[in-house]
Amino acid sequence: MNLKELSQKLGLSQTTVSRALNGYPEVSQSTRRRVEEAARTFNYRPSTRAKGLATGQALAIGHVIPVSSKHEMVNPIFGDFIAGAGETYARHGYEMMLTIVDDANELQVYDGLKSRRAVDGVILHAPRMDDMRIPHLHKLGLPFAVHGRASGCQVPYAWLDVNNRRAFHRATDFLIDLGHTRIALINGLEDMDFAHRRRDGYSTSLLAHHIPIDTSLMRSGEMTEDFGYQSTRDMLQKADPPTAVLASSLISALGVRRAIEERGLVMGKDVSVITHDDVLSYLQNGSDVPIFTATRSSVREAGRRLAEMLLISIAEPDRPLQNALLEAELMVGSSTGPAPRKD
Amino acid sequence: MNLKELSQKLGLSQTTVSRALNGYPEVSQSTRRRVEEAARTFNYRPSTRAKGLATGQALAIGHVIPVSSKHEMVNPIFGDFIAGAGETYARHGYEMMLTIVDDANELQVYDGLKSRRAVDGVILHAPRMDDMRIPHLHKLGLPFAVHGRASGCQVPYAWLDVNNRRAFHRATDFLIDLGHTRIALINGLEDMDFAHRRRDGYSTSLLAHHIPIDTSLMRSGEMTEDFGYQSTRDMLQKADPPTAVLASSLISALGVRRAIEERGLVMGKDVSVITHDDVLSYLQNGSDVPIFTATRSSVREAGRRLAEMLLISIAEPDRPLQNALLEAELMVGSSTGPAPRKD
DNA sequence: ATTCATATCCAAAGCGCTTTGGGAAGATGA
DNA sequence: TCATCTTCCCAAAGCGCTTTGGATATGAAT
Repeated sequence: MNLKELSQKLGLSQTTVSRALNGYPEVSQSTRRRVEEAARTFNYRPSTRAKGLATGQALAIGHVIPVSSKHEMVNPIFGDFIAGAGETYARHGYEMMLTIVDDANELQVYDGLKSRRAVDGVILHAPRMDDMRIPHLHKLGLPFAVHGRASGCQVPYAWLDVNNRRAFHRATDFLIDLGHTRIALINGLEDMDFAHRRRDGYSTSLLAHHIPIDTSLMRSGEMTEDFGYQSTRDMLQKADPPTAVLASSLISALGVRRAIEERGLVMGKDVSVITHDDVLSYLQNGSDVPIFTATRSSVREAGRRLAEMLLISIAEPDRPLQNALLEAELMVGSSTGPAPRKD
Repeated sequence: MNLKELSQKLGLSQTTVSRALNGYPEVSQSTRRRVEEAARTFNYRPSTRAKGLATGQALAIGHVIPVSSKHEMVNPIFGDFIAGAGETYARHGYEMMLTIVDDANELQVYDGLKSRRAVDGVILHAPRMDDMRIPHLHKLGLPFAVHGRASGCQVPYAWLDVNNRRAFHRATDFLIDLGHTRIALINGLEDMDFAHRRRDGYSTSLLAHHIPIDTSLMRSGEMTEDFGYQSTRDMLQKADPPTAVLASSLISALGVRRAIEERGLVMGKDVSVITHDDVLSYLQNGSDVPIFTATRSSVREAGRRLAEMLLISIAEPDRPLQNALLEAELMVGSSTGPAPRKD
């Protein structure tokens, strides 16, 4: 069923039917109702492609998911972020177009999306420091919004980020207040912008409390369970092991816990753990009482809001670029406690 | 840059340029090269929408991701599956269109995709038993392929599935051979088809070895870490606790391990654990030696292959529907060992 | 020299929609 | 009663591509 057939069935012109369905005023109430009714019974929906061609819009937003060529790794927060963004798109009649790409040729993908006019804008995931993608998209003239930020990036851009620095600053403060001085940081990959900010928050807190920074207590890598486990195991074997661990993701925190317990230690007593928690749907931090003390910020909510921001900037291109800094809440669970006595 | 402009620049008709770029024979080698060259320098790529409108194809595949309305849960295997499917699409010049939807109104989404002519076909995720979506899509006439199967479904359909029944049958056999008789099953949600098949494999093995089936050793729910933990903790508190646990996902297996260790028991000695492992990129089962003994089947590979199958059935509609049954490999890790003596 | 394939190219129609620029009633006011 | 607005509708152009149905030239075959 297409517009032509529908309008013939109604004995109206395509113009009128189109206008009736799109809420234009040049149609009487009675015919509008008649058209809407017919559209429903014949299950008519305008072809997205034809509509897009006629209006010059794609009514679609692109998400380009980089898969690290080294590790073949898909970011686990991705599913929940997408779920949030998808809600927003559905509400506004947009489609979501996904591209999976080896991070080596991500830039070409953007060129392709632009030149094929496949999307009205894109969401940028997992920004690195000085991310080249941002100036590239800027130059391309394709509207975009970034989930996170890229330090050192000169051009302006719309973004939404968690206040990673403050979150990790507070978490470190919290551990120091509990008497910990040997605090390990198990971070994400070094070139990710968020990892850099988290480390910054951590170091700043240590320095403010005159605690020397020990680089042997800092690790960074892909945030897998095994990475958390290996890193913690190594550090616990040291002569002067950490009494607290700050982890960048719940998944690696699970590995941290494993290493602690394997050594016969008790988490929250012998070793305290704080993790960042993205509130992923399949990885809840305990059911009622949180297991891990955590800095918490929902990535799904981030998806909802960032998508909203992008749609606004597409609808009103002259509006100044928006950004949002979400504060993570510090939820105290049972994985933290006072630093053990040194005897 | 569009076709019209490009052909003017070349002093050729749109027809010729289009044909040159699409590999039709009615173009001389020399002009074809000239056209290709120009297309490259002017960065011309045909508009997907216009092309789709002209050819009647969408050049896009839909993935409808149901989000359980109760649990707001996004299936964690989804990211890796998509990554696999995306590779295939990229190779064939297709786009991937994602829709996130509350599982209550999933059927309408398919109607919408069809009537808006937004996709050429869809991939069906997470089939339930007697899944209504399959006859619905069949009636709609929208090509589709199912990741998994739906027992009791009458209409024919293309699918790719892991041999869940055999995998869990073998895993149970393996445990029984080690001397275990009290074997728990921590399964996925009851109405998921795969959960049913896994339970079937498990029960069949027990029965074949004349081991009575104890329903108090069987749990099913969303496969979270916490679910694995809670279930195992409960069962270990029983008078006659299990000496082995079969888990449906690596995530819940992590919870199983936590419950075991919390009780001061040793996994692989006091309690054996086997899990199914979807080989998710962010949840590797150990780095060199697998931690968990596992039935293993890559969900990313499944994505690649199922996408391939769908594209074929779209390209050749008359071909009989394909299906593929992947065998999971049983990888022995350190989480299994002989059943402890009863003294 | 004439005929007929063959190799190259082109004009124009059509895909399903939106939107511009009217046009024909009916309502309104003088 | 007549001119003037509104109100409501329509024909046709255009979005950027593919594809049909020729047209023209070239060379081989007669």
